[in-house]
Amino acid sequence: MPPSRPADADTPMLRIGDLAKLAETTPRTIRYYEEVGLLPEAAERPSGQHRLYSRAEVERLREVMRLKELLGLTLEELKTILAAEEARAEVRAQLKREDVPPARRRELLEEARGHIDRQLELVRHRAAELAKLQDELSETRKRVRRRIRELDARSEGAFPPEPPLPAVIEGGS
Amino acid sequence: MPPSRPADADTPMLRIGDLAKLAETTPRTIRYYEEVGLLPEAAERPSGQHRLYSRAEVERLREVMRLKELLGLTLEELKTILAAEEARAEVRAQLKREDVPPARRRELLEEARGHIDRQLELVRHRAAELAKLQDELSETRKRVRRRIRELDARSEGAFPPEPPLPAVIEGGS
DNA sequence: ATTGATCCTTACGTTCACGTAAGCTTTTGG
DNA sequence: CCAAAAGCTTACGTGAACGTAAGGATCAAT
Repeated sequence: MPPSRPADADTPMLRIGDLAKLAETTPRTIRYYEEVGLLPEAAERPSGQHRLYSRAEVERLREVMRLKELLGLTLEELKTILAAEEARAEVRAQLKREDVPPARRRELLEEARGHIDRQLELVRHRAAELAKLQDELSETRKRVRRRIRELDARSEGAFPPEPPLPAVIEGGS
Repeated sequence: MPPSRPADADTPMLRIGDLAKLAETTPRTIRYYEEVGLLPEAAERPSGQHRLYSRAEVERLREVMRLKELLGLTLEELKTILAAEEARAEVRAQLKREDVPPARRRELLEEARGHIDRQLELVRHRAAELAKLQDELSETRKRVRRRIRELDARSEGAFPPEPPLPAVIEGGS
């Protein structure tokens, strides 16, 4: 049976071990992330009680780990990025309500755009560098393959494209 | 004046501090890399004597750090990659000599190709993931910008694209 | 020969990002 | 209701990648 109910919805809540497995990490890591402020302290929990998470937290956590991996950020750096994402979520929430004056509305959107732009810049930069590296490697690869083909051409189908056995072939020289 | 000469060429050799600055790192890091086997022990140095490096070492070191950063590798992982690059350098050296039989020649080239392919795979994978992330961000950015434009359109040129002042505009409601 | 500046080795210290263990409480399946 | 499983807190341990300090040796220029 599901551990508990969110008191209002009907999606079965997850315990820290479940969340860990679904996000491919460990409970310790989750607690640690909470400790350093990367994850919000699971709502309304009288210290000592078990943490409960919603399904959405799985995605959130995976996203956090993805950013960490891909961008090689420290948890501290991640925190600032996530703070920005939090802010964007705030904005989305605010914007859903109808009673926001258009001026304020615009302000919020501009802010969100700022956050995204900064993050995008970071990602673009990194992506570009990686692309460069990839190109360089591809170039080298091409050159090597060309040399292999040239070699094969000179010795007229003496050996197949398989990894050559130590067999000796009556060749040039 | 240059610290010393390589005994045969005339490019002024670098001391560890110079190398560090040129590669934007610290002497400690260089010594550490040497210690763990990432960098070769600077040639023929009676322990106690100063390390001397050639200009080429600058590029090599920068490349090492670039790989570390971009791929987020541990020094241990880097070591295997660098070992492969070493091997490729070996191959290049061997291939320069004329007296290598074509069979052996081909073997060497295939080996090099293998190394490159493995590295390329790694880089490609990473690059793809980053590209995905970038796309997602770009999408979000588009959506936000669209919402801003829509907002601007509705309130007929009431405010410019500058960050809006807290001035109130006679708007909807 | 002397003197700063830089370098050497050795060794202990540090930060990050968790792992691991202990002792206890909460939760859950039966 | 009760035991086993999972979780909680607290705290100490760990590996990677260096930083920093001590005490002495080297090096380039004077």
